[in-house]
Amino acid sequence: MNQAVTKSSLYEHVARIGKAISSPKRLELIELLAQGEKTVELLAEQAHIDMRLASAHLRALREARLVETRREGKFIHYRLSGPDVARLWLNVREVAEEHLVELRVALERMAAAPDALTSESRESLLAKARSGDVVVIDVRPEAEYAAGHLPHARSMPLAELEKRLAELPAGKEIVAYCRGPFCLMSDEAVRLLRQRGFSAHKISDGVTEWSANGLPVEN
Amino acid sequence: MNQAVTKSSLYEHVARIGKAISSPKRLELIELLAQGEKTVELLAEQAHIDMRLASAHLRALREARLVETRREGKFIHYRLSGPDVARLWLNVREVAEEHLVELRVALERMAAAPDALTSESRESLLAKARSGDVVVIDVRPEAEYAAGHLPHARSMPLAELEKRLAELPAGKEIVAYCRGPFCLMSDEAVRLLRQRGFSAHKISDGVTEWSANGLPVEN
DNA sequence: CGCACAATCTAACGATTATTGGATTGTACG
DNA sequence: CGTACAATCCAATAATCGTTAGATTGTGCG
Repeated sequence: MNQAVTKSSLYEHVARIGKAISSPKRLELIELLAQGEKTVELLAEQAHIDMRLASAHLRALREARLVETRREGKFIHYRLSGPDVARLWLNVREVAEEHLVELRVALERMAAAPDALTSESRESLLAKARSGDVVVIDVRPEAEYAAGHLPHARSMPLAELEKRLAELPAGKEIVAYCRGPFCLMSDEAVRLLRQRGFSAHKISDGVTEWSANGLPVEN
Repeated sequence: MNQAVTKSSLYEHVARIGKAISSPKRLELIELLAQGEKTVELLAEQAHIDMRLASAHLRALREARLVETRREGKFIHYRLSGPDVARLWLNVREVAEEHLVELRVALERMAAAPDALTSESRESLLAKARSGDVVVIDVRPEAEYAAGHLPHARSMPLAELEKRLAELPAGKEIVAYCRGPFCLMSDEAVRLLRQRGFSAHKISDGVTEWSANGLPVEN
């Protein structure tokens, strides 16, 4: 019996990770943290939840060792405890997309169909971005761009996009990206750009997806 | 607000997968199913739980679309709904091993230190197995061997090992494997073999780990 | 048909979890 | 020192989950 008890304790430890990612809010927090270190306040705002609730969920994530903290004056900055945590989030999301029809349906209803990104098309996008053939814009908040972004991308936060349209070349194809397939900021950006006569489309990749597919990230 | 509601539904769907893997028993069932299709009865026995409890957990897994069923007479055979499910289990376990010290400690106390398997040592083990330089034995139940096993491995279930010692060459190095790092059957086998004068050691890889590292599997 | 048996379903409980509101801690700053 | 504010802590509630036991379904077989 002693062996059975300790053996099951192995699974119990792994289940701690499972429990941590069993809540939609915590998954959203993980995705936000995959964009870079953030304070509790900012996380609460971006996830549209109360700061105390955010704190409680972050506590759960910290107890599962998925996140770490750093104090800076009055603020406590949270970050993922490693790149493997972001890849786990990706992995769970991919399994969900593969097996849960409801998720695929919900995604189709909410977001415009993005450019499918195979590894070759990622490479070719990278080449076109390098040569200036297309303009890649990162529509996330500037802090997230600073924490890491696609090569040759320029920061153009959704909130400022309308005011800064003049900075974009009129003739060229514009490619927008944000936090990933669940993030609607790139959709919003493309909608606005097309309205103003630009030729624009989005890709579903965020920095995490891009990097998990072996492509380089700048910062 | 409508958008916020539907957006959070995306995370809710992913969280269904998280919930499914948030229970130690369900993780154990997934690992067992990663060895091949099994009936509820067999799963209950191998996980040391009541059949009704196993059925309840399998229901949860089925509702998360992680497993599928097939009826054959009185028996219902469960199987993982794809190889990505086994890789998810691996991924979660790896994250847990990386970040939870308690898990590493528990593992060290229960299991003998296995041969560390880098990709090169996997390749070299494969070569030595092919040339007959070592004898690789699969100590899992025979049905699991039949569902898929390491190349050039021979089936030698732990339960029969003692009776069948004569089949093993006395001089050669014997390498034992079972279901993976959480499985203690290979430890047991190595202990017995050494007691009887064989030169034996184990590897931590099971078929899932082997295959996830890009190496071929036979059946 | 009726028995045997794999598997599921239903009901119930105790334990855990998500969420909320209020109180508290810790740091910066005047 | 005392105020401001980020963040956590501390109950308390409702909801969900794990587990057990008993009843039921579905299939094969004599």
